[in-house]
Amino acid sequence: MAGRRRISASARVEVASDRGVFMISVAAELAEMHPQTLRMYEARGLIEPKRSPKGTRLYSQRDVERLRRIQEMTAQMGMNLAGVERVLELEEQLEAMGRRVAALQKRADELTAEVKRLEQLRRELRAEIVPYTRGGELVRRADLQALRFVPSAVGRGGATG
Amino acid sequence: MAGRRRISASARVEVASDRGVFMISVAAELAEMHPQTLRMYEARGLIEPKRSPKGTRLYSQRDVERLRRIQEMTAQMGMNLAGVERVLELEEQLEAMGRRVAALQKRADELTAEVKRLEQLRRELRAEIVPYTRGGELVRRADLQALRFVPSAVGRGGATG
DNA sequence: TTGCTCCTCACGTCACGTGAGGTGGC
DNA sequence: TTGCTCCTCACGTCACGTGAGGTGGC
Repeated sequence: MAGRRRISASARVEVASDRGVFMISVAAELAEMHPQTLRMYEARGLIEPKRSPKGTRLYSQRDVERLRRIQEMTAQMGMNLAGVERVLELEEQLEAMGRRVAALQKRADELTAEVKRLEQLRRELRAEIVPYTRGGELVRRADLQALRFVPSAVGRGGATG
Repeated sequence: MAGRRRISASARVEVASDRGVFMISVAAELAEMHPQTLRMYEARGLIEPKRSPKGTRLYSQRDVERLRRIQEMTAQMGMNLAGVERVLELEEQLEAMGRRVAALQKRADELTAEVKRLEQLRRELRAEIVPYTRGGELVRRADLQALRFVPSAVGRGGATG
């Protein structure tokens, strides 16, 4: 949305989504429900609005969204409240699982990249020691020590480091 | 279970879990439901038993299990059929997600092991080339080729491969 | 005073389960 | 014939939504 801070006809107030701000008549209208229905849902534990010091129910943005979801399940899908309760539970579990899948996927991707990097490093190292293996035999550490390699000998054969 | 093939009082018949074997009266008894209720569930699309050539419903093991799950949701949890339908859907999704999490977890474990293996290999390779770097300078590929290494020279210095 | 809030009680509606009633084939 | 199957129709119950009725504070 544009102009969140602009003073104009469309200026908006920023409110934390879990702060109780709507009294029951407003929340009911926003959720397209009867106020009495909201009281009933609360009695059944489906929703828990905050209360003002005087005891008036105060519904948050999040509460209203939940109410709309419940409204959808009851009015359009024809579910009863026992079902709504269970479905909300399962949907939460699904969301949590989704987050876990995303995290695992990310970790797998990172590990795959690391494997590729290490394999590339290894190829490069192997390229370095190719001349020794090409002669037909591997030269072991003990043999190399036994050689007592003299730097001046290199110069005789060709280029020097 | 013991003695699956033994001929005894507890001998059992092996049946594919999705093969229709129970007529409605038996399925209803197994699921603790009224036969008419089973017909109703079928009309609503909650369950689809096979049919015999004569048109008699034949419920599978899996069908009966599903019926028991439905029975649990309606009788004990008080859900209506719209809710049951949705919950069964969500539970299937959750199971699929669970399998996916398990697969990803396995892959991540395998990749972790591979990374460890490659890192170990690298450490070993590095140990191999220590004698050369110890001398104070690295020997480059071009220099090694220039050496024109003679195998017999190794024997003179010490152990031979 | 008006219009909101709070609450409890009660009624109408609708979904669901089950029984009745009538048919047909081992 | 008995007991199952198939089907449709109808009724009882119960959950849910909503309205009524009475209270209290801006």
